[in-house]
Amino acid sequence: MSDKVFILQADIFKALAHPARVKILQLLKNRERCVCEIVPALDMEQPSVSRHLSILRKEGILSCRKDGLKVIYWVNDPYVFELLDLSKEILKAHWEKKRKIFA
Amino acid sequence: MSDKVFILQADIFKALAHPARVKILQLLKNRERCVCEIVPALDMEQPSVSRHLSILRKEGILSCRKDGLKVIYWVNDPYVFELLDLSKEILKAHWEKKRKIFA
DNA sequence: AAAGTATATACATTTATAGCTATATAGTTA
DNA sequence: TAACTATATAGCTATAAATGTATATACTTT
Repeated sequence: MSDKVFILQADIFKALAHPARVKILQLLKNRERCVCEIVPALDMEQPSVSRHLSILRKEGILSCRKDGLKVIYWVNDPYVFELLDLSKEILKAHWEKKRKIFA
Repeated sequence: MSDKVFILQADIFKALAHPARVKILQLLKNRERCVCEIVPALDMEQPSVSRHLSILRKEGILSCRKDGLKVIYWVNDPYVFELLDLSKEILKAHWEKKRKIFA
């Protein structure tokens, strides 16, 4: 397989490699949301949230549209939620493994 | 959901967020391998490869054992391959989307 | 035990990320 | 059009990640 693919795959993982960005995606799981809803959910300043949104947008994971003064974001591709779910499964598997070691 | 979970999920994605580490996992898809097989496949110095292996090991994604002078690495949890496969699906979906725009 | 081999770690350097404050932009309302 | 609101960008600083060279460690062979 071409090394180019590894770079592109790594780019996707990079986009998800921050707790704030994971949380943003979680917030967008059931419905699109205005930035004004996302900012208060994330314990950081508005410009920082905006940067995280732009990272996810640049990677093609989110899209947005303007609605008056507000900007609405949503997840482009439901596959992303499968990535998030899988990462949780992996955590569970790790915990289970450790539990067995100490049991 | 607790923010702690987002941190742990992000940690997993961080571990995968480098082309060399994606490629290492790809190499370990079908069988365990000696470091001496992994190094020549990755266009970088042996100590750099060793660091990437240790990042994946620290995150619990890889395990290793010594076999004489050699060290054999393998993937702990097949879920990780599903993450890699999904990331490829996401790439395909992006390409397909762009293709349609220009069609 | 000395020399050799495979892998890991330490150190120094460079580059990339992330966060904050300040400011710009785009749209709205008075 | 002036003031206001929501969001994005710029500039700076601090922290983290990645890489290469040099060196240490662990094991093997002679």
